Amino acid sequence: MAKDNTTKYIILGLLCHEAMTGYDVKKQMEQMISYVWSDISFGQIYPMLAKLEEEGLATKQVELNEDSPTRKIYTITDKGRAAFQTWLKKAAEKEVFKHEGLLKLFFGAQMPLKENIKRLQQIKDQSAVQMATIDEAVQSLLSVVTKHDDHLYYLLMAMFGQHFLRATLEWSDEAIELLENLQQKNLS
Amino acid sequence: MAKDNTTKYIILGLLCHEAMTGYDVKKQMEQMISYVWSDISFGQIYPMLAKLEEEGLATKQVELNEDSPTRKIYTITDKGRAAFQTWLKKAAEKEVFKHEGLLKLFFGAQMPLKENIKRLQQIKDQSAVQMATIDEAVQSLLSVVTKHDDHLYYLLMAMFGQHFLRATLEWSDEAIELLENLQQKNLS
DNA sequence: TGCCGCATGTAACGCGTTACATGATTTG
DNA sequence: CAAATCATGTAACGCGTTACATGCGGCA
Repeated sequence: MAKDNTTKYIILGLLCHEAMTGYDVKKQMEQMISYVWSDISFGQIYPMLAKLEEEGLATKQVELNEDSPTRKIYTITDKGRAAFQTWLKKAAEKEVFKHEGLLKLFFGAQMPLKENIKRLQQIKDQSAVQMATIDEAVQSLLSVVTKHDDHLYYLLMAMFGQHFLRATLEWSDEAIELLENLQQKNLS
Repeated sequence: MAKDNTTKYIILGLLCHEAMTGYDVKKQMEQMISYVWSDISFGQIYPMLAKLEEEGLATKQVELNEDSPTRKIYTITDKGRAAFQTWLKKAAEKEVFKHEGLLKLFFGAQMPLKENIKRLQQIKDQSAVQMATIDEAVQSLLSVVTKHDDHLYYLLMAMFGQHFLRATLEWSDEAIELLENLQQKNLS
């Protein structure tokens, strides 16, 4: 297995579409990829861009501006595209899921029932907020996709986000009900 | 926020329930916690147990066996319980989701449609297999929970897994349909 | 005036995996 | 006979975050 270095391929993948700065990479990730791959930080992005240049997978153009900050725009090379393609064709392996809220709930036997219900409510509320945002994104993407489908896969990711959040909402409802029934029993 | 060291608290949380070895910790995690927190490796567990002892959060008993391997059983101390409680009460923050299969699909515009459908099919099949396992777990837990509810929160985690897998299955169906329609259009 | 967005980066640290090393017993 | 399970650990490495450091322009 060894080094996959997913960060590297995410950046290359974004650069395939258009040349951009490290700052842009971050924004694009947050907007489109965060549904299926948690954000990466600047502390990863900037060193990786430098490394890509070093390895000949991307080239850098420095744009000096008087008013706005200097932008360093990275463009993917043929070698970079080839490396990305190689990665893309390989079978996927890595899958990580870590949810601290749910984890704490797992240890719920050591907390008052009331606290667990509160925690579930928080998870539910948070998911509802995220859902609203994602619904908007999906709506606007749907109208765009019918015209030209370059955003199709972006739409697919947002749809995954929707399904995931819906699942979380439904589960938290069930869980809250279950715990509330238990609370009734304990009181009686 | 600095050091949360979730691994530490997962181990302490398990030790709260009963004394166990590093090997046991791993098994318990795989069985019950992996739905909401990806597995941690022995390379994390053993050094952490040593650290817990050093910090006075757990004590170690060495069990020498003639036939079976030596077991080092760790028992949580009062100090350990206190540390765990402090962590448990705090609000949750960390949330990580990384799915390489979905990520590669995001870059699907750079792959033949057929390959993307195949990848989706793989995700779907894999989820179906996992679903079967989880369904069994939920069934057996349901029968146990009605008698005594120490496994209630374990059941809740498994139920979360069910919801998540169901969402993935539904999404992949939709996505496959969407891509297959596109394929028809391209051919005509 | 203070915060947000744009824009770049580094250094220290902590988190986590993988590979290595060992060896008995049980199950297919 | 081979593989899995039980059982322990270490060392090297890579992944990733956080805090720090800098600075302008626009908006409330």
